[in-house]
Amino acid sequence: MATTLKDVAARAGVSRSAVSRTFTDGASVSAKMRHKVERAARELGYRPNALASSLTTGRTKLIGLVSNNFRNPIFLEVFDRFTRALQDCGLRPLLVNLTDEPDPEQSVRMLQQYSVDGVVVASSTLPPAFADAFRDAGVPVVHAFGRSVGAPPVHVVGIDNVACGRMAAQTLVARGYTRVGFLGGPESATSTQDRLVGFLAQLDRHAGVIVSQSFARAYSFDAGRAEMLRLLDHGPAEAYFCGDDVLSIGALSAIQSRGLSAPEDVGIIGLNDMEMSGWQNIDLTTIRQPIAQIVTTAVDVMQEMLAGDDRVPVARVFDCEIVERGTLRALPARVS
Amino acid sequence: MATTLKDVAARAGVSRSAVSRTFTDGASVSAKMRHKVERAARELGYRPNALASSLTTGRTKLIGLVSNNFRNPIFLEVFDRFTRALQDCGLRPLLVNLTDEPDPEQSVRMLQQYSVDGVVVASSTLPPAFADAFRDAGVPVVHAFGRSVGAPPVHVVGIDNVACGRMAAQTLVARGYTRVGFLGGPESATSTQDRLVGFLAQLDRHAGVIVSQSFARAYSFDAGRAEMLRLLDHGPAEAYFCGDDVLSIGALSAIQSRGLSAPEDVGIIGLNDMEMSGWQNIDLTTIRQPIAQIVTTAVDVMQEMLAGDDRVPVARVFDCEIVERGTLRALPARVS
DNA sequence: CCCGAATTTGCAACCGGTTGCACGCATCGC
DNA sequence: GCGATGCGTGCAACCGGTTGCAAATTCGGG
Repeated sequence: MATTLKDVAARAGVSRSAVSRTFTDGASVSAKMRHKVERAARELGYRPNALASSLTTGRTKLIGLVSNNFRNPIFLEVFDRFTRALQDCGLRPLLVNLTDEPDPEQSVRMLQQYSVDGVVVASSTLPPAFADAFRDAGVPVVHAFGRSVGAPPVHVVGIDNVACGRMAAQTLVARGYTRVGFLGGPESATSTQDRLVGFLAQLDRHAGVIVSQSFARAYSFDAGRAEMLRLLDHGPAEAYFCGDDVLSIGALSAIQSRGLSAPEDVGIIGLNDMEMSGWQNIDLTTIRQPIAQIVTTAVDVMQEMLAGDDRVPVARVFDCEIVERGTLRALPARVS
Repeated sequence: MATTLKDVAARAGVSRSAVSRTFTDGASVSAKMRHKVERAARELGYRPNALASSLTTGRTKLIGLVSNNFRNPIFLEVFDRFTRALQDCGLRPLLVNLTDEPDPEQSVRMLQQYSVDGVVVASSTLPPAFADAFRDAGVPVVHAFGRSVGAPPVHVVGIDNVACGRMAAQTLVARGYTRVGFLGGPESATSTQDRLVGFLAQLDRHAGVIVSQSFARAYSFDAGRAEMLRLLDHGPAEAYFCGDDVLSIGALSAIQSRGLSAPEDVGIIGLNDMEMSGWQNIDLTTIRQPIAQIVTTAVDVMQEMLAGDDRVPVARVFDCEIVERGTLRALPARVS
């Protein structure tokens, strides 16, 4: 059995409160007392039980890290960054995998049982109902990669997907494509919807451009490949804006296996700029999403909320940028 | 503030113990009492506080999921499977990112503070000292992807890396390669060491084969690419057994960027068979590691340990198999 | 050296549950 | 009708800490 506060108190010949106080900063303890206690604690290898103290303090420093995206390689980076950022400020991520979990209540219940101090939702495909359910349960929530509308129901940190859609459209138009397509992720994802809106809105300004749209059933290689194979059989567009990089890579695979190539036969632009998009054998032109900034900001926001700062939820939006690689034709030379 | 046991007891007009008992199975409660309590609990939206009960029961159902591998895409699948398997048996993964954490004591302390019921170490590169430290602290440990020796210090679930090395060697020899190389992961990783041992041992039986070895500084695309670029400048072998798939893909990228190709100029065989190794634009010949089996077995072992079954640690070893794709030359036609 | 203020310390109650024990009550056999 | 049996329930102590309060100690100033 682990040594407890009582053991240390007995050994040091002081009261339990004295021991408790030496381990909670901000409490008044004399130097002599502190030394006695620390020595006893050291000798016994005492570690305060964080869970027991949470009972009275009401803080566990446990943060639910909730996602349904365990297929998209970009999320390994997301988890890496989140776990480290949380650890760096003394918080502990309780990982919750919501794949195949349709019921928000279920997870709210679970996280409440463990009295998490807050919840970080990391997903662009999880229905907003989940984040809302956590908020309704009175738990501080930050939704990373969520929909950034004017007055969001919970704090959101992410990108402006509508703007990304516009950026993609603009990029394609600038390269002279006149028959373009939107190959989105799941139609139910807010990210998909917003990107499509932006994409169409921007193209609306260019009369001559013909646009089509379709959706993959998931953000995955297989889904992207399957959808692109289908498109290739039915008179494909000249270039596609794909929902994300992994979808794009699936699409590229489909293109290659039909004996075609990008950008010669079909152009592709993705979104995310995951590490492997830069790999030589992929070399995907894409829109870079500033993952690192989003994660650190999300953790900052969470810390502020934990500090009791409960202002009205706000969307923090970061800019994306085009990463030019080899799957779109070059910009036409500028005629001065 | 959340509703507590006391609130429910008051509402139902019964004692606190009665409420507690209706929520712990195996306790004797009359049907009438149970109904009264359940109704009150429902009306108040009561959820027992798992952390408070852990104080007396000594079980938190929290499992430390410890890894230092947040760069290798295969680990996203590992985390996906682990989180789901743990969730399915009522356990909660507390994710610990050990990247850049050299001190086992540090993490032991942290996990002890949260009184985790057990620890799953998921890594083939983490020094065994970590798993040992958890065991020494009296915490049940399972090391997934660890070194499978005869009498391991902790329960291990994984593959026989020596056998994999032999399998790789055999595969290369059978295809007629006579100058082969080992392009390992970090030399300090037990997996690297064991694979090399098996690789060399098997090649020892084939007199004519010349073998070289080198190591990448990490299991990463960049490290694989850098190391292969170096090798290509110094008279490369005909084929390489790479430490893992992501390293292999880096190596393939290096080969391509030198204007060469696999398997024509250099053969590559990897290890893991991660999803993207099967993607058309990669098409890597590799050795498949049965991730799903390893994970479910690791969780089973953990459950047994939690049930109090503390037999002597044993290594559970699963077989690997060759996945033939396009980065090794074909087997010579069999002359009958 | 004495008094009041400031600082330390211990007591005891509490956080939200669990559980050993004893008591009350209904049931059973005779 | 009686005692033996057993189930269901509440009391109270406990898990490992924290914290308000008051007593005890230290300190400074006159």
